[in-house]
Amino acid sequence: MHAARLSTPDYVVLGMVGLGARSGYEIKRTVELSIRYFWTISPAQVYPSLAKLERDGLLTGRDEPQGNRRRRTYEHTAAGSEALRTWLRNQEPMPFELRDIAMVKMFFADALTPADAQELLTNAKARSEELAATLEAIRPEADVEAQEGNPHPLLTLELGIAVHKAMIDVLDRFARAGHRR
Amino acid sequence: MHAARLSTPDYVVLGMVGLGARSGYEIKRTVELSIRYFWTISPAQVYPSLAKLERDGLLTGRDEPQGNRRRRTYEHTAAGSEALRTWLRNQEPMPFELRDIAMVKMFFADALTPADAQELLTNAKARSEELAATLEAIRPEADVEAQEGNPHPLLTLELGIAVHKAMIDVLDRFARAGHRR
DNA sequence: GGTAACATGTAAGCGGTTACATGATTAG
DNA sequence: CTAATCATGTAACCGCTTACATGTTACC
Repeated sequence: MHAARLSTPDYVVLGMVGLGARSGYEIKRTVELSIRYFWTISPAQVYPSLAKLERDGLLTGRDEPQGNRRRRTYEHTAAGSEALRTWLRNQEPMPFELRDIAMVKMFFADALTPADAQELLTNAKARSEELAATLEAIRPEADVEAQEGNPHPLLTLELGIAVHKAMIDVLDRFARAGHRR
Repeated sequence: MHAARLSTPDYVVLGMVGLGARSGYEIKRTVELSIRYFWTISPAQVYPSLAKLERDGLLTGRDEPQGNRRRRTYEHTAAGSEALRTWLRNQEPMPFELRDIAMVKMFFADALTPADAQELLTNAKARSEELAATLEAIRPEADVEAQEGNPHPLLTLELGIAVHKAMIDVLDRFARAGHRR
Protein backbone atom coordinates (compact mmCIF):
# COMPACT_ATOMS: atom_id res chain seq x y z
CA MET A 1 0.00 0.00 0.00
CA HIS A 2 2.96 2.29 0.19
CA ALA A 3 3.13 4.48 -2.84
CA ALA A 4 5.96 4.13 -5.30
CA ARG A 5 5.88 7.39 -7.23
CA LEU A 6 3.34 7.22 -10.03
CA SER A 7 4.30 7.76 -13.64
CA THR A 8 2.24 9.73 -16.15
CA PRO A 9 0.73 6.54 -17.64
CA ASP A 10 -0.42 5.63 -14.12
CA TYR A 11 -2.22 8.96 -13.85
CA VAL A 12 -3.77 8.44 -17.26
CA VAL A 13 -5.17 5.11 -16.05
CA LEU A 14 -6.36 6.76 -12.84
CA GLY A 15 -7.96 9.58 -14.80
CA MET A 16 -9.74 7.26 -17.18
CA VAL A 17 -11.23 5.28 -14.29
CA GLY A 18 -12.43 8.63 -12.95
CA LEU A 19 -14.19 9.30 -16.26
CA GLY A 20 -15.98 5.96 -16.03
CA ALA A 21 -13.76 3.50 -17.86
CA ARG A 22 -14.07 0.39 -15.75
CA SER A 23 -11.88 -2.43 -17.06
CA GLY A 24 -8.33 -2.41 -18.42
CA TYR A 25 -9.71 -3.15 -21.84
CA GLU A 26 -12.10 -0.24 -21.64
CA ILE A 27 -9.35 2.11 -20.48
CA LYS A 28 -7.20 1.18 -23.46
CA ARG A 29 -10.16 1.62 -25.82
CA THR A 30 -11.15 4.95 -24.33
CA VAL A 31 -7.62 6.26 -24.72
CA GLU A 32 -7.80 5.31 -28.42
CA LEU A 33 -11.07 7.17 -28.78
CA SER A 34 -10.07 10.33 -26.96
CA ILE A 35 -6.53 11.32 -26.07
CA ARG A 36 -4.76 9.20 -28.68
CA TYR A 37 -3.48 12.34 -30.42
CA PHE A 38 -1.50 13.49 -27.45
CA TRP A 39 -1.03 10.33 -25.40
CA THR A 40 -0.99 6.62 -26.07
CA ILE A 41 -0.88 3.60 -23.82
CA SER A 42 -0.51 -0.11 -24.50
CA PRO A 43 -2.09 -3.08 -22.73
CA ALA A 44 1.35 -4.01 -21.44
CA GLN A 45 1.25 -0.77 -19.48
CA VAL A 46 -2.42 -0.73 -18.49
CA TYR A 47 -2.64 -4.04 -16.64
CA PRO A 48 0.51 -3.71 -14.51
CA SER A 49 -0.52 -0.11 -13.80
CA LEU A 50 -3.96 -1.16 -12.57
CA ALA A 51 -2.37 -3.79 -10.30
CA LYS A 52 0.00 -1.21 -8.88
CA LEU A 53 -2.72 1.38 -8.30
CA GLU A 54 -4.78 -1.22 -6.49
CA ARG A 55 -1.81 -2.28 -4.34
CA ASP A 56 -1.27 1.38 -3.47
CA GLY A 57 -4.89 1.75 -2.37
CA LEU A 58 -5.81 4.25 -5.08
CA LEU A 59 -8.21 1.91 -6.86
CA THR A 60 -10.43 -0.90 -5.66
CA GLY A 61 -10.90 -3.75 -8.09
CA ARG A 62 -13.52 -6.42 -8.19
CA ASP A 63 -14.10 -9.36 -10.47
CA GLU A 64 -17.16 -8.86 -12.63
CA PRO A 65 -17.06 -11.64 -15.20
CA GLN A 66 -19.49 -11.48 -18.10
CA GLY A 67 -20.63 -15.07 -18.35
CA ASN A 68 -17.44 -17.12 -18.46
CA ARG A 69 -15.45 -14.23 -19.79
CA ARG A 70 -13.37 -12.83 -17.02
CA ARG A 71 -13.33 -9.14 -16.33
CA ARG A 72 -11.99 -7.03 -13.48
CA THR A 73 -13.45 -3.59 -12.89
CA TYR A 74 -12.05 -0.72 -10.90
CA GLU A 75 -13.18 2.36 -9.03
CA HIS A 76 -11.43 5.22 -7.36
CA THR A 77 -10.87 5.11 -3.64
CA ALA A 78 -10.98 8.44 -1.82
CA ALA A 79 -7.17 8.37 -1.86
CA GLY A 80 -7.28 7.70 -5.61
CA SER A 81 -9.47 10.73 -6.39
CA GLU A 82 -7.27 12.86 -4.20
CA ALA A 83 -4.05 11.59 -5.83
CA LEU A 84 -5.45 12.47 -9.25
CA ARG A 85 -6.47 15.97 -8.17
CA THR A 86 -3.12 16.53 -6.48
CA TRP A 87 -1.31 15.59 -9.67
CA LEU A 88 -3.56 17.81 -11.79
CA ARG A 89 -2.99 20.78 -9.49
CA ASN A 90 0.71 20.12 -9.03
CA GLN A 91 2.69 22.62 -11.09
CA GLU A 92 5.45 20.37 -12.32
CA PRO A 93 7.25 21.55 -15.44
CA MET A 94 5.35 20.41 -18.53
CA PRO A 95 7.75 20.58 -21.47
CA PHE A 96 6.05 20.55 -24.84
CA GLU A 97 7.32 17.33 -26.40
CA LEU A 98 6.73 16.83 -30.06
CA ARG A 99 8.73 14.22 -31.98
CA ASP A 100 7.70 14.72 -35.53
CA ILE A 101 9.47 13.13 -38.46
CA ALA A 102 7.53 15.29 -40.90
CA MET A 103 8.89 18.46 -39.27
CA VAL A 104 12.41 17.03 -39.35
CA LYS A 105 12.08 16.21 -43.02
CA MET A 106 10.73 19.67 -43.83
CA PHE A 107 13.62 21.23 -41.91
CA PHE A 108 16.09 19.38 -44.12
CA ALA A 109 14.10 19.82 -47.34
CA ASP A 110 16.72 22.10 -48.82
CA ALA A 111 18.69 18.95 -49.71
CA LEU A 112 15.96 18.07 -52.20
CA THR A 113 15.08 19.43 -55.62
CA PRO A 114 12.35 22.11 -55.42
CA ALA A 115 9.82 19.67 -56.86
CA ASP A 116 10.62 16.98 -54.30
CA ALA A 117 10.60 19.53 -51.48
CA GLN A 118 7.20 20.72 -52.61
CA GLU A 119 5.89 17.18 -52.61
CA LEU A 120 7.10 16.72 -49.05
CA LEU A 121 5.18 19.80 -47.93
CA THR A 122 2.11 18.66 -49.83
CA ASN A 123 2.22 15.36 -47.96
CA ALA A 124 2.60 17.11 -44.63
CA LYS A 125 -0.38 19.29 -45.45
CA ALA A 126 -2.46 16.26 -46.44
CA ARG A 127 -1.58 14.61 -43.17
CA SER A 128 -2.79 17.62 -41.18
CA GLU A 129 -5.96 17.81 -43.25
CA GLU A 130 -6.74 14.17 -42.53
CA LEU A 131 -6.05 14.59 -38.85
CA ALA A 132 -8.17 17.73 -38.61
CA ALA A 133 -11.02 15.95 -40.39
CA THR A 134 -10.76 12.92 -38.11
CA LEU A 135 -10.92 15.18 -35.08
CA GLU A 136 -13.84 17.17 -36.49
CA ALA A 137 -15.68 13.89 -36.93
CA ILE A 138 -15.68 13.19 -33.20
CA ARG A 139 -16.61 16.73 -32.25
CA PRO A 140 -20.35 16.00 -31.92
CA GLU A 141 -19.67 13.52 -29.11
CA ALA A 142 -17.41 15.97 -27.33
CA ASP A 143 -20.12 18.63 -27.74
CA VAL A 144 -22.65 16.41 -26.04
CA GLU A 145 -20.25 15.74 -23.20
CA ALA A 146 -19.61 19.46 -22.86
CA GLN A 147 -23.33 20.16 -22.57
CA GLU A 148 -23.49 17.49 -19.89
CA GLY A 149 -21.04 19.51 -17.85
CA ASN A 150 -17.56 18.31 -18.84
CA PRO A 151 -16.22 20.74 -21.42
CA HIS A 152 -12.55 19.73 -21.15
CA PRO A 153 -12.46 16.89 -23.65
CA LEU A 154 -13.99 19.33 -26.15
CA LEU A 155 -11.27 21.82 -25.28
CA THR A 156 -8.45 19.36 -26.01
CA LEU A 157 -10.21 18.31 -29.20
CA GLU A 158 -10.42 21.93 -30.32
CA LEU A 159 -6.77 22.42 -29.46
CA GLY A 160 -5.89 19.50 -31.72
CA ILE A 161 -8.02 20.82 -34.57
CA ALA A 162 -6.62 24.33 -34.22
CA VAL A 163 -3.06 23.06 -34.25
CA HIS A 164 -3.54 21.26 -37.53
CA LYS A 165 -5.48 24.09 -39.13
CA ALA A 166 -2.65 26.43 -38.18
CA MET A 167 -0.14 24.10 -39.82
CA ILE A 168 -2.26 23.92 -42.96
CA ASP A 169 -2.36 27.74 -43.11
CA VAL A 170 1.38 28.11 -42.80
CA LEU A 171 2.03 25.45 -45.43
CA ASP A 172 -0.44 27.14 -47.78
CA ARG A 173 1.12 30.55 -47.33
CA PHE A 174 4.57 29.10 -47.89
CA ALA A 175 3.51 27.37 -51.09
CA ARG A 176 1.86 30.55 -52.39
CA ALA A 177 4.92 32.63 -51.52
CA GLY A 178 6.63 30.67 -54.28
CA HIS A 179 9.56 29.16 -52.47
CA ARG A 180 9.21 26.29 -54.92
CA ARG A 181 11.49 27.95 -57.34
CA MET B 1 30.31 -0.93 -45.05
CA HIS B 2 27.09 -2.80 -45.41
CA ALA B 3 24.19 -0.71 -44.29
CA ALA B 4 22.21 -1.67 -41.23
CA ARG B 5 18.94 0.21 -41.62
CA LEU B 6 19.27 3.75 -40.37
CA SER B 7 17.07 5.14 -37.64
CA THR B 8 15.59 8.64 -37.60
CA PRO B 9 18.31 9.95 -35.28
CA ASP B 10 20.88 8.69 -37.80
CA TYR B 11 19.19 10.72 -40.52
CA VAL B 12 19.12 13.75 -38.24
CA VAL B 13 22.88 13.43 -37.81
CA LEU B 14 23.31 12.96 -41.55
CA GLY B 15 21.10 15.97 -42.24
CA MET B 16 22.97 18.19 -39.80
CA VAL B 17 26.29 17.31 -41.40
CA GLY B 18 24.69 18.28 -44.70
CA LEU B 19 23.81 21.69 -43.25
CA GLY B 20 27.41 22.22 -42.21
CA ALA B 21 27.65 20.91 -38.66
CA ARG B 22 31.06 19.28 -38.62
CA SER B 23 31.77 17.60 -35.28
CA GLY B 24 29.55 15.53 -33.01
CA TYR B 25 29.57 18.37 -30.53
CA GLU B 26 28.48 20.84 -33.18
CA ILE B 27 25.68 18.54 -34.34
CA LYS B 28 24.32 18.29 -30.83
CA ARG B 29 24.54 22.05 -30.38
CA THR B 30 22.90 22.79 -33.73
CA VAL B 31 20.00 20.49 -32.87
CA GLU B 32 19.50 22.47 -29.65
CA LEU B 33 19.47 25.72 -31.60
CA SER B 34 17.13 24.62 -34.34
CA ILE B 35 14.94 21.53 -34.27
CA ARG B 36 14.83 21.11 -30.51
CA TYR B 37 11.07 21.78 -30.51
CA PHE B 38 10.30 18.79 -32.62
CA TRP B 39 13.32 16.55 -32.22
CA THR B 40 16.02 16.02 -29.63
CA ILE B 41 19.19 14.00 -29.60
CA SER B 42 21.74 13.22 -26.89
CA PRO B 43 25.51 12.83 -27.12
CA ALA B 44 25.04 9.14 -26.32
CA GLN B 45 23.23 8.89 -29.64
CA VAL B 46 25.33 11.26 -31.73
CA TYR B 47 28.74 9.63 -31.33
CA PRO B 48 27.73 6.01 -31.98
CA SER B 49 25.61 7.26 -34.88
CA LEU B 50 28.57 9.07 -36.47
CA ALA B 51 30.71 5.94 -36.10
CA LYS B 52 28.01 3.85 -37.73
CA LEU B 53 27.47 6.29 -40.60
CA GLU B 54 31.21 6.31 -41.26
CA ARG B 55 31.40 2.49 -41.18
CA ASP B 56 28.53 2.42 -43.66
CA GLY B 57 30.37 4.77 -46.01
CA LEU B 58 27.84 7.61 -45.73
CA LEU B 59 30.23 9.97 -43.98
CA THR B 60 33.97 10.42 -44.11
CA GLY B 61 35.60 11.51 -40.87
CA ARG B 62 38.98 13.03 -40.26
CA ASP B 63 40.76 14.08 -37.12
CA GLU B 64 41.07 17.83 -36.91
CA PRO B 65 42.32 18.55 -33.41
CA GLN B 66 42.34 22.14 -32.23
CA GLY B 67 45.64 22.36 -30.43
CA ASN B 68 45.68 19.41 -28.06
CA ARG B 69 41.92 19.26 -27.97
CA ARG B 70 40.80 16.37 -30.05
CA ARG B 71 38.09 16.80 -32.62
CA ARG B 72 36.80 14.63 -35.42
CA THR B 73 34.96 16.25 -38.31
CA TYR B 74 32.72 14.69 -40.89
CA GLU B 75 31.51 15.26 -44.41
CA HIS B 76 28.97 13.59 -46.62
CA THR B 77 30.14 11.03 -49.12
CA ALA B 78 28.19 10.86 -52.38
CA ALA B 79 26.39 7.83 -50.91
CA GLY B 80 25.61 9.87 -47.80
CA SER B 81 23.97 12.73 -49.69
CA GLU B 82 22.02 10.25 -51.72
CA ALA B 83 20.89 8.30 -48.64
CA LEU B 84 19.61 11.54 -47.08
CA ARG B 85 17.71 12.55 -50.21
CA THR B 86 16.26 9.06 -50.57
CA TRP B 87 14.99 9.18 -47.01
CA LEU B 88 13.53 12.67 -47.48
CA ARG B 89 11.71 11.60 -50.64
CA ASN B 90 10.62 8.25 -49.28
CA GLN B 91 6.93 8.38 -48.42
CA GLU B 92 6.94 6.36 -45.23
CA PRO B 93 4.00 6.94 -42.93
CA MET B 94 4.70 9.91 -40.66
CA PRO B 95 2.33 9.66 -37.73
CA PHE B 96 1.94 12.90 -35.81
CA GLU B 97 3.33 12.03 -32.38
CA LEU B 98 2.68 14.42 -29.57
CA ARG B 99 3.12 13.34 -25.95
CA ASP B 100 1.92 16.24 -23.96
CA ILE B 101 1.29 16.09 -20.24
CA ALA B 102 -0.38 19.51 -20.34
CA MET B 103 -2.97 18.23 -22.81
CA VAL B 104 -3.56 15.14 -20.68
CA LYS B 105 -4.08 17.28 -17.62
CA MET B 106 -6.48 19.58 -19.44
CA PHE B 107 -8.42 16.57 -20.68
CA PHE B 108 -8.93 15.41 -17.10
CA ALA B 109 -9.47 18.90 -15.67
CA ASP B 110 -13.11 18.17 -14.89
CA ALA B 111 -11.87 16.36 -11.77
CA LEU B 112 -10.77 19.74 -10.40
CA THR B 113 -12.67 22.65 -8.93
CA PRO B 114 -13.43 25.33 -11.55
CA ALA B 115 -10.79 27.59 -10.03
CA ASP B 116 -8.10 24.92 -10.16
CA ALA B 117 -9.09 23.94 -13.70
CA GLN B 118 -8.81 27.55 -14.76
CA GLU B 119 -5.36 27.79 -13.25
CA LEU B 120 -4.27 24.73 -15.22
CA LEU B 121 -5.40 26.35 -18.46
CA THR B 122 -3.71 29.60 -17.53
CA ASN B 123 -0.45 27.72 -17.04
CA ALA B 124 -0.82 25.94 -20.36
CA LYS B 125 -1.42 29.27 -22.05
CA ALA B 126 1.62 30.80 -20.38
CA ARG B 127 3.73 27.90 -21.58
CA SER B 128 2.63 28.43 -25.18
CA GLU B 129 3.25 32.17 -24.89
CA GLU B 130 6.79 31.56 -23.67
CA LEU B 131 7.46 29.05 -26.41
CA ALA B 132 6.06 31.32 -29.11
CA ALA B 133 8.21 34.18 -27.82
CA THR B 134 11.33 32.02 -27.75
CA LEU B 135 10.71 30.96 -31.32
CA GLU B 136 10.01 34.53 -32.45
CA ALA B 137 13.35 35.51 -30.96
CA ILE B 138 15.28 33.27 -33.33
CA ARG B 139 13.25 34.27 -36.38
CA PRO B 140 15.75 36.91 -37.58
CA GLU B 141 18.42 34.25 -38.02
CA ALA B 142 16.03 31.99 -39.90
CA ASP B 143 15.04 34.98 -42.08
CA VAL B 144 18.65 35.55 -43.03
CA GLU B 145 19.06 31.89 -43.88
CA ALA B 146 15.90 32.03 -45.98
CA GLN B 147 17.25 34.97 -47.95
CA GLU B 148 20.43 33.01 -48.52
CA GLY B 149 18.37 30.37 -50.26
CA ASN B 150 17.30 27.87 -47.58
CA PRO B 151 13.77 28.79 -46.54
CA HIS B 152 12.92 25.49 -44.84
CA PRO B 153 14.24 26.18 -41.35
CA LEU B 154 12.13 29.34 -41.42
CA LEU B 155 9.13 27.25 -42.45
CA THR B 156 9.47 24.86 -39.51
CA LEU B 157 10.01 27.81 -37.20
CA GLU B 158 6.81 29.42 -38.46
CA LEU B 159 4.97 26.14 -38.04
CA GLY B 160 6.06 26.05 -34.40
CA ILE B 161 5.01 29.63 -33.79
CA ALA B 162 1.66 29.12 -35.51
CA VAL B 163 0.94 25.99 -33.47
CA HIS B 164 1.42 27.80 -30.19
CA LYS B 165 -0.49 30.89 -31.29
CA ALA B 166 -3.38 28.63 -32.27
CA MET B 167 -3.33 27.03 -28.85
CA ILE B 168 -3.29 30.43 -27.17
CA ASP B 169 -6.34 31.46 -29.23
CA VAL B 170 -8.34 28.38 -28.31
CA LEU B 171 -7.48 28.73 -24.63
CA ASP B 172 -8.49 32.41 -24.72
CA ARG B 173 -11.81 31.70 -26.39
CA PHE B 174 -12.52 28.91 -23.92
CA ALA B 175 -11.78 31.15 -20.96
CA ARG B 176 -14.00 33.93 -22.36
CA ALA B 177 -16.82 31.49 -23.06
CA GLY B 178 -17.08 31.21 -19.30
CA HIS B 179 -16.65 27.53 -18.77
CA ARG B 180 -15.09 28.51 -15.46
CA ARG B 181 -18.41 28.51 -13.78
C1' DG C 1 -17.81 -22.07 -38.88
C1' DG C 2 -14.97 -18.13 -39.04
C1' DT C 3 -13.87 -13.43 -37.87
C1' DA C 4 -14.05 -9.56 -34.92
C1' DA C 5 -14.38 -7.87 -30.53
C1' DC C 6 -13.92 -8.65 -25.55
C1' DA C 7 -10.58 -9.52 -22.00
C1' DT C 8 -6.04 -10.17 -19.44
C1' DG C 9 -1.64 -10.80 -19.04
C1' DT C 10 3.91 -11.82 -19.78
C1' DA C 11 8.61 -11.71 -21.94
C1' DA C 12 11.83 -9.91 -24.71
C1' DG C 13 13.79 -6.30 -26.87
C1' DC C 14 14.67 -1.51 -28.35
C1' DG C 15 15.35 3.18 -28.38
C1' DG C 16 16.56 6.58 -25.68
C1' DT C 17 18.12 9.20 -21.48
C1' DT C 18 20.98 9.92 -17.36
C1' DA C 19 24.95 9.64 -15.24
C1' DC C 20 29.52 9.06 -15.42
C1' DA C 21 34.40 9.57 -17.04
C1' DT C 22 38.04 12.27 -19.09
C1' DG C 23 40.51 16.02 -20.71
C1' DA C 24 41.73 20.76 -23.28
C1' DT C 25 40.83 25.65 -24.00
C1' DT C 26 38.88 30.22 -23.33
C1' DA C 27 36.96 34.01 -20.76
C1' DG C 28 36.36 36.39 -16.64
C1' DC D 1 41.92 30.55 -10.36
C1' DT D 2 37.64 29.01 -11.73
C1' DA D 3 33.79 28.43 -14.50
C1' DA D 4 32.06 27.75 -18.90
C1' DT D 5 32.62 25.77 -23.19
C1' DC D 6 34.62 22.54 -26.36
C1' DA D 7 35.00 17.70 -27.19
C1' DT D 8 34.25 12.48 -27.07
C1' DG D 9 32.76 8.64 -25.38
C1' DT D 10 30.65 4.43 -22.24
C1' DA D 11 27.56 1.93 -18.94
C1' DA D 12 23.52 1.41 -16.70
C1' DC D 13 19.04 1.94 -16.61
C1' DC D 14 14.14 2.75 -17.87
C1' DG D 15 9.91 3.34 -20.16
C1' DC D 16 7.54 1.59 -23.66
C1' DT D 17 6.32 -1.33 -27.63
C1' DT D 18 5.99 -5.69 -29.99
C1' DA D 19 5.09 -10.09 -29.97
C1' DC D 20 3.29 -13.74 -27.83
C1' DA D 21 -0.06 -16.58 -25.12
C1' DT D 22 -4.75 -17.73 -23.79
C1' DG D 23 -9.57 -17.97 -23.66
C1' DT D 24 -14.72 -16.16 -24.36
C1' DT D 25 -18.62 -14.21 -26.74
C1' DA D 26 -21.12 -11.98 -30.50
C1' DC D 27 -22.04 -11.52 -35.17
C1' DC D 28 -22.30 -12.73 -40.00
